[in-house]
Amino acid sequence: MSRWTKGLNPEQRAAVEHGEGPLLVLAGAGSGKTRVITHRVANLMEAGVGGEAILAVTFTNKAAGEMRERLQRMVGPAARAVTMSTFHALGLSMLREELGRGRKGKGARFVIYDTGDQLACLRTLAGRLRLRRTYDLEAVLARISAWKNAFVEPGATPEGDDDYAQVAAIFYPAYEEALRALAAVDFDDLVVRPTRMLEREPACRERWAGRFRHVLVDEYQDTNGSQLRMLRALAGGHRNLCVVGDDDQAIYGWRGAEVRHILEFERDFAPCKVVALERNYRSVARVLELANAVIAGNAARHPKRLVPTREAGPAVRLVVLEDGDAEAAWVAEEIEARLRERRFRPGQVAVLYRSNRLAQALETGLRAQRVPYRVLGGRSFFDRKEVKDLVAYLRVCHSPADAISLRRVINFPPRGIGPATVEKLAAWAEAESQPLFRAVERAAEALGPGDRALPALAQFWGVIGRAARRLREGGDLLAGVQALVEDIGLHDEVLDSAQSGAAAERRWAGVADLLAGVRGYAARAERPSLREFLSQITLADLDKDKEEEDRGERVTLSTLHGAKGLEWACVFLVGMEEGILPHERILNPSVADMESGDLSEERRLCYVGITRAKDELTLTRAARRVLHGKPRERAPSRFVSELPGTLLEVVDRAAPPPEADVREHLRKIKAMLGGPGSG
DNA sequence: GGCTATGCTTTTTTT
DNA sequence: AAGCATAGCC
Repeated sequence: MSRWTKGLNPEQRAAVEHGEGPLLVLAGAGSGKTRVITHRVANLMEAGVGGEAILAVTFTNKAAGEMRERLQRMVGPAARAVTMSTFHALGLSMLREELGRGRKGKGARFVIYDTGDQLACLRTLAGRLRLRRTYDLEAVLARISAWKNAFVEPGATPEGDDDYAQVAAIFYPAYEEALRALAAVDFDDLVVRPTRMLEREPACRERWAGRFRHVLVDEYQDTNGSQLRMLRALAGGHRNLCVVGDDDQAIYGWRGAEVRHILEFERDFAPCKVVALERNYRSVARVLELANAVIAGNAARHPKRLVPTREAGPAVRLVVLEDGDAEAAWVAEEIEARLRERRFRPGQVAVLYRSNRLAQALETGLRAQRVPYRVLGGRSFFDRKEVKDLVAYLRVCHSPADAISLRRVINFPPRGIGPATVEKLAAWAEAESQPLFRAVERAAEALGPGDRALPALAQFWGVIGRAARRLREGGDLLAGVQALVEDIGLHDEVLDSAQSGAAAERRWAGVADLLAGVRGYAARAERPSLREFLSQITLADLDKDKEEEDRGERVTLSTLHGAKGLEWACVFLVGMEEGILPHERILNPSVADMESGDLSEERRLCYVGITRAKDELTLTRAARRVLHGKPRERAPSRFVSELPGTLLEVVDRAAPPPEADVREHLRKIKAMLGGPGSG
């Protein structure tokens, strides 16, 4: 028995000790999944497999980081040689390296478009295709993404689908062409394009498949079609592919993940060793009972139960509060009491919710109780306008061909270059078959020598030129960015454009955070470059540095998606209502939605939330909640109302609804006291 | 042609 | 509550 199999149960040990060939680990929640992966890697290394020959793929940077840390604790610095990465980050390095092989590595100069950039791109295309404003571009984008991940070429989209698919079929070729012209790749490209190269170019396949002698995949139930093909291309030769997952925790169907990948792995990679981990080491028995009961409501699944190894624990509570604010306030008070009584440290507590919008009220409640917290995930940071604007400047400096970013900043801060001028520039560029930035460069030619916008354009292009020079390889990245911020007068712009002092402060904090991110990156990176920084901020969390700092000192707020793979001693699962969990959009799918709602995925989401709790679990719901502006009576989530009463201890703290005239009276009093929210 | 204010809508989850 | 589109104003 090797040192890495001591203390494991027989199934875990079998998975860790398995040698060559396909391995499927069906790992129930809390069954020691990450442990199996890290121990397996350590065991392989002890058996003489070099760290550089091992690839471990996860879905989030958080998971990758956590895994690396655990491995480091086990094998020390040798862990650094192991590639631990997300599919997207792996695809990015493959793309950079492969495209960099071309003459002078020119092809490797590209930017990564996130969803917002993709939509901006579609919006400009809509104008050009004369399809303006008629279509839900997000729905179009969803179709295009699905096609890309299924390797459907732009000209070969299936006919006879719904209206949205027909519109998307028009957009798709134009979109792909646009990305090429913009020197941009989207998230899907990061997996699809390297996979295509692996499949088509034997030399490329040799380089990468030969490099990784063992491939391990976490959360396999969340792989989509292109990711599976990438794995096939990488591990199809030696077949040393170990996948770990749980069909009950498949929660990414909406972005193309297919549960059947894990259900069919045995057949896909036969002959294949299968190990099932059902013993749960995480949660007290009462939590597991609830989890088992909730997930049993799903028909299509590997029937299995989590087997408890711990004591019964306290009863799981379902607490009913009056409204959303009362719910948040009550949760915050409960948490504060637990911290005060030293029953938990902040880092052991989490509040989980279905959608990000529930976070605001909770933040308010926790602030009121002076409970330190962090909000996990939520792309919110990069969605902040001032951050996006600054990043767009940096992108234009790095790659002037990025016309989406160029359009974003050409008149920011406002300098008198309006839509009409931009369209003239675009028309000239189109006619001359030149990128948009050439039109800016040669504005006199594009607009005519007397145009009013010429000075502004010259000034703008001067700013970009200066910044680009400062930000070139080898320069001081932080100083360069600071000088750019200075040059565009971002500080004044943020101050002037904000409605209030507080808003200005918040906005400037966004810029400051980005600068801190640059500083952190420059300190961390071996060879800091603008290109690498831009890639990282699109793919990863900038808050990483901040998180490391105070690990364990803060209560976590997270969506259910963001919470997967994590655990806390004390968990609050809020918003247990029809319309929130399960989500409205699943119950009443709109025409733009690709497939009719998948209720089973919502149930799995609920299951994921429940199984995050180790010692104590509380579910809450509000009897009324303000949604779409108006307060509405809320029905309890079917996931709890259909359960036998023995599994939950129901606590009703909601007052009966006030009569309409009383409510009106209250509203008037509140208005007199200075409006709602002033309390 | 460009900017600003007002009125209007709008809400899933993430790489 | 915030973001977006439209309309009106400079």
